[in-house]
Amino acid sequence: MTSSSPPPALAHSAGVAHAHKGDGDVLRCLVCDIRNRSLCSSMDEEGLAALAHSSRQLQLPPGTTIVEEGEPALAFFNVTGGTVKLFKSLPDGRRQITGFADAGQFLGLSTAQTYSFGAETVDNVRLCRFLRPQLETLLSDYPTFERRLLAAVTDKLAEAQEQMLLLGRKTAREKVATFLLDRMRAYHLTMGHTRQEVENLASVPMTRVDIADYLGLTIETVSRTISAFRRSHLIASAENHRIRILSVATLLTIASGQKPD
Amino acid sequence: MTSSSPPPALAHSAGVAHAHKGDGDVLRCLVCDIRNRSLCSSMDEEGLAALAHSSRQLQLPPGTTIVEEGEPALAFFNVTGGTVKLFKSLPDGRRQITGFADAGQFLGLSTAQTYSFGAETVDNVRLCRFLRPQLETLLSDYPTFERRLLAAVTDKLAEAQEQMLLLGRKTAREKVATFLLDRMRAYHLTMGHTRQEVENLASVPMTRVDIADYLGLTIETVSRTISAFRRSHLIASAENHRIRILSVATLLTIASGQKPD
DNA sequence: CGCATAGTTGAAAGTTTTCAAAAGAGGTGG
DNA sequence: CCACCTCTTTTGAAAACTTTCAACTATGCG
Repeated sequence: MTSSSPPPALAHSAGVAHAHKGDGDVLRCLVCDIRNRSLCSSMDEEGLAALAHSSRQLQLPPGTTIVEEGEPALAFFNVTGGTVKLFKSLPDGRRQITGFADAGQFLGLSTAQTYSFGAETVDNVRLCRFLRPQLETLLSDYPTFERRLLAAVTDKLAEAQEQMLLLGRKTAREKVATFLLDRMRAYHLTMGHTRQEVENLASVPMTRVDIADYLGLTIETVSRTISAFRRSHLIASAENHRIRILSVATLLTIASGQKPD
Repeated sequence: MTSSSPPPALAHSAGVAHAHKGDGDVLRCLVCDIRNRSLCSSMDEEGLAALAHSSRQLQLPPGTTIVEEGEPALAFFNVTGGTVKLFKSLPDGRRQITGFADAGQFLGLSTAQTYSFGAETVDNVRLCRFLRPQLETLLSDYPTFERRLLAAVTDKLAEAQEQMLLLGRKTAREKVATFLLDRMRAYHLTMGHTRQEVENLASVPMTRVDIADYLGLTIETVSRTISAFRRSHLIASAENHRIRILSVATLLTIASGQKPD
């Protein structure tokens, strides 16, 4: 709820306009440039064709609601481009962002009838949508795919535990340092190659509100902490919502709970 | 690290003494009283025999280390009795308990070579241990078991997200109220039948230190908050590390972020 | 060019933590 | 069976980190 445009309902409105029919191009998955970094890497050529048939590709603008808390859990998504935020809210509006899903990450898994979380695009997002029954079929037909999903969810759980440590036990300073390093890693991953120019850059497409809601802080504290890092020459601003990390080592020390200035 | 006895290394010492050979009694799983509430519910009779063959049953005293952060991830566990705490630590000793695994819950899943978390018994714990290769075999041989595990991990992830909301956005008061209600639900689940006498009782076998490390608070704040609830007659002490919840409705209101006293 | 939104900075307020000490609980041994 | 010791829990007061409230600056889009 931070973008200027009012969040459209779901893929039914904004997304479908750009949607490619699931059975339109069987090659879609075969030529997908991030498939090696996603669940789809578990598939052979036949499996990739099945994936293409089972899914629709959507292209969504910033601030679009993908999944609404409490709504029927009808679909599963694989992010192929951009960044999605996942969150949970309290009745009075307090919100916790539980994670950012960058390209190659999945979202929307649920054993309950309804989603227990919301999801919204941060920037321009491309994703593949699988309806529940189609996902179930894929899991049954392709054991390697199911095994890969199990591994992916297991990794997400480990990530969540790491975030719990951050939320429950780290100081504001430590939280922000951790966040910046995580964003640097995420950027390196989505860029694939760790090119010279990309090195030590962190992609931060989300607003201060989102960062605050992710770290369990207020926007003011986030802003102050980032300013302090900048003053200490630990980081510097870069073009296009990016931050250059000038001292990875120091930030690592801070993030892990040791004091250095 | 709350028990009086120094924590023994692992099953190798304390546990094995009480261990039952995996292939000792094929009936073990068949007669397990909590199997309907665990992963094992996905198994037919043949599968249950395979489970019994693949696992060892351990009986561990309070304060025993089950899994050590950073050690090779060699085994997977299913808790059949008692309560286990899972946690992550910072170098300076700060600790976050990421969850309590009661009877029927699993722990020890990892895609990495080493565990990214620690696990320790809270009280007397019974659990079934599966070595990695044996678990893999089970997953491959019994698709329903794998599907059930996927669902269980998915549920754990949803739980983790709920806990992130608590850690990042709830007040001390709201955190403790949520915790007490969760413990009441856990008690009802492990007791199976929601008998009259059991109603509104919460089982709290863990120390204040553990509660504090779970809620991202200090022991003093936890103690003060519980005392305040007691003074307000929202709760009352009961025998055997139990707490009687006198006003579930009020506690629910508080836990969900509304103000009531 | 100007309004609107996002981000920054300052000062006061507040919730939680830290420091300290007393009270309670559990276990051991005389 | 009670005394005693240790560990846990409770309670109080001061300190601290983060939040809240407020105002100002920067950035972006029509």
